Amino acid sequence: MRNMAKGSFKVQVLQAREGAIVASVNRLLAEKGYDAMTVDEVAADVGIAKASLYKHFTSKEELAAAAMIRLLDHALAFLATLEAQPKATALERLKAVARWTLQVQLAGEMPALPAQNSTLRAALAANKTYLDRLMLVSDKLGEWITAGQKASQLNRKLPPELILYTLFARACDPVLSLLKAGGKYSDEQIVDLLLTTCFDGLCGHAKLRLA
Amino acid sequence: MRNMAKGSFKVQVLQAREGAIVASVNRLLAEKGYDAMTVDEVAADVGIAKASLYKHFTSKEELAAAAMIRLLDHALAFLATLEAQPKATALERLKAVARWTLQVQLAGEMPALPAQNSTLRAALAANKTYLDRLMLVSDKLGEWITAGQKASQLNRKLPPELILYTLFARACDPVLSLLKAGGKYSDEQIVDLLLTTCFDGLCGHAKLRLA
DNA sequence: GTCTATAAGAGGATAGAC
DNA sequence: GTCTATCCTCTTATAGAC
Repeated sequence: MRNMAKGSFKVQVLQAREGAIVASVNRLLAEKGYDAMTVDEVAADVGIAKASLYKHFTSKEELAAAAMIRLLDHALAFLATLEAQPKATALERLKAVARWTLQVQLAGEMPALPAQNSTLRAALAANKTYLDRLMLVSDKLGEWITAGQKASQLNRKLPPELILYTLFARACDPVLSLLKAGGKYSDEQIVDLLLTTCFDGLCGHAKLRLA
Repeated sequence: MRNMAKGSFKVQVLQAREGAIVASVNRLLAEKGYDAMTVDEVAADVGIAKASLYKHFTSKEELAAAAMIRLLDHALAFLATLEAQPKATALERLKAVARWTLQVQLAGEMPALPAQNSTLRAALAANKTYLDRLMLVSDKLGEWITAGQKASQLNRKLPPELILYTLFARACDPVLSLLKAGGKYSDEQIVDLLLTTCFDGLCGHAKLRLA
């Protein structure tokens, strides 16, 4: 019956080190993207040898998967806080999720994975922990989406998957970085502008925060 | 006065070969993305030796830039056909542009460049031909955007750059490939759905083509 | 300008001592 | 499990003959 409960001190040290590794990976993925991130950089950033990294994670793909799991866990924690507010409507919750996603991106903490890398996609598709977290997030958002459509807060003619994908896509919206690079708007304004275009469209007569 | 007019037969052959190269690059960029595309593949696809490629284009970055210029030229040609229709409103033209962009993507002909590759960005920023074409497209779209806002066809509260960027972003919309992978909708339905979410938002009460 | 052959280097992954 | 040192593959780019 070894390592009962939370495990020995030694185990906790190891888990803390893994947490530091994943945090570094997350930051580097947000900064440079998956392809430009090298395992050497990760090791240097954490302050350990590359060979030691490979004792914790067996490949670069697994490092990326760990970062994604970390992100999804943070998302799940945020979804839980939203669900704890019984007065909020489905639409308000979905907008809050989109806002959170954009803020993570603005903070430089959104890991960027290439959509076309097939080996990476295969590794993620084979990672049960990742798939599990992804399904938890998708299911919760799916509930709110159908609720929002029933209440006519969301366009009832749109397939729910489309709405789900559109919300997920806010995590890699290139418009955010372009507006940010322009330097004309504050972070809060950028978030409001993108939320407006997402939920009300380019034609919509939404009032933003001004009017 | 050598090479007058369109040049000799020899020059035309060379230009045709360069066209074939750029077409291959465009297809490979659309299929695998910039990082996964190798110069060896391009050479094999065109059917010439890699060293010959480097006689036409001095680097992989220049290959990508040539593909982008080709794309922008196609876009400019399409914009010209739109401008030849005097009855069309600004909004109709912008929707037609967005539709064209999505159709290029669906046809597997949209080159995919990583937003974060700094050396590639530098090469593009130093390419005057590319910048010239990009500015021509941006200026024309900018005209229509401001016209659409004056006519209240577009939300007047949105900064014009935001609208421009949002239209550009349709060229790499991940929602399209997700819907396509789902297999539940025809290409035309996918285009209509994405146009609706883009211009009318997730909340909008647009009728799509059904109602 | 086209080819074959190769340089030059980056980067993922591992061997083996401790 | 951590380290140093190394392997090995892939990829960009070029040399030099024709």
